[in-house]
Amino acid sequence: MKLSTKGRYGLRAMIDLAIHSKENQVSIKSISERQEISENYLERIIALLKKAGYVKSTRGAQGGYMLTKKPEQISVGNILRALEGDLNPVDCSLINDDKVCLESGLCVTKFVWKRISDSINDVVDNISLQDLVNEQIEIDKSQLSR
Amino acid sequence: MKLSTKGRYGLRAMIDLAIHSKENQVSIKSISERQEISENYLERIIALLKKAGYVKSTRGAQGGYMLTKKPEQISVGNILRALEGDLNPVDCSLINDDKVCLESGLCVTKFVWKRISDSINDVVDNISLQDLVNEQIEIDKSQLSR
DNA sequence: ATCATATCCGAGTCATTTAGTAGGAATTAT
DNA sequence: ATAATTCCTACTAAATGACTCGGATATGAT
Repeated sequence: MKLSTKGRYGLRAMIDLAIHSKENQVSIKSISERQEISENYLERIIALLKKAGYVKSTRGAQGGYMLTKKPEQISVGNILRALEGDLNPVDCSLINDDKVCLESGLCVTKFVWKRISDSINDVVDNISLQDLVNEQIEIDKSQLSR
Repeated sequence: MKLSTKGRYGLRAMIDLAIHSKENQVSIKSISERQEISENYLERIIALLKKAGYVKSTRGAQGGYMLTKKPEQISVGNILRALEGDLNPVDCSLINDDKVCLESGLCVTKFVWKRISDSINDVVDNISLQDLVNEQIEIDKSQLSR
């Protein structure tokens, strides 16, 4: 019941992009340095985010990545689902369906999985990238004043 | 971000025990047959539940397993945590701590992980084994009347 | 006592997934 | 041209997940 590094690194990369790609393209290399994630691996992760439409790229020198939308318009749920797949605790095709599973014994547990799933999605869909950027700014402030 | 078979099978086994171990000991074999889970594997899973104190056993002929408490007193959270470990989406020692992570970049995401974690635990701690038994009874009824 | 029925328990296996690496092709600003 | 950059395919090592096996131990019934 854990997120993989894709989800964890990817969210950090997106926060990084939200902070640094306001005007300029941001290269993998610079994200990699700030976030201490290997360039190669980060590249793969950002490719997924690009494919999902949250990031756009420019190739060649001075190229790099930018967000396609404002950080307010991208939720943590968007990011995590792009990287991790659905956030359901089980693979059950009927989880969002009122049908009763064939095996009635399996069926009861479905209610549990659905409630877990709903609660996770509710949390991540109600945190925007901007919320995290704001948190980050607060943290940076409090670190400075010490 | 998935539960393993331990959690899924284990929850079904516990529901089975809640229904069938009211008077008699219930053998691995009989749970295995009803739930279609291999005896060997089920044995390992129930060992975990026993270790966690939710199940007790009697060895030898006519032996088997029983719940140690009433189904009302065992939550789905108790069961899942016994089988899966904590239900946090990341391994972060500071997740339940107000400390700031050393790497400030990592820290912001911690708020996300904590909120996910809290919401999952809130859901599973508020569903008791008895709730699921009741659901099961309802399902069985509606299946009968078709 | 013996035997069938159970749990207990350590070890081993096989497949899948995770978490990357490596290396080169394609693109573009300077 | 060249340096910087994304893009893309293939590969690998380690960890995890999902089991199986076989034998030891315990116990009620005959």
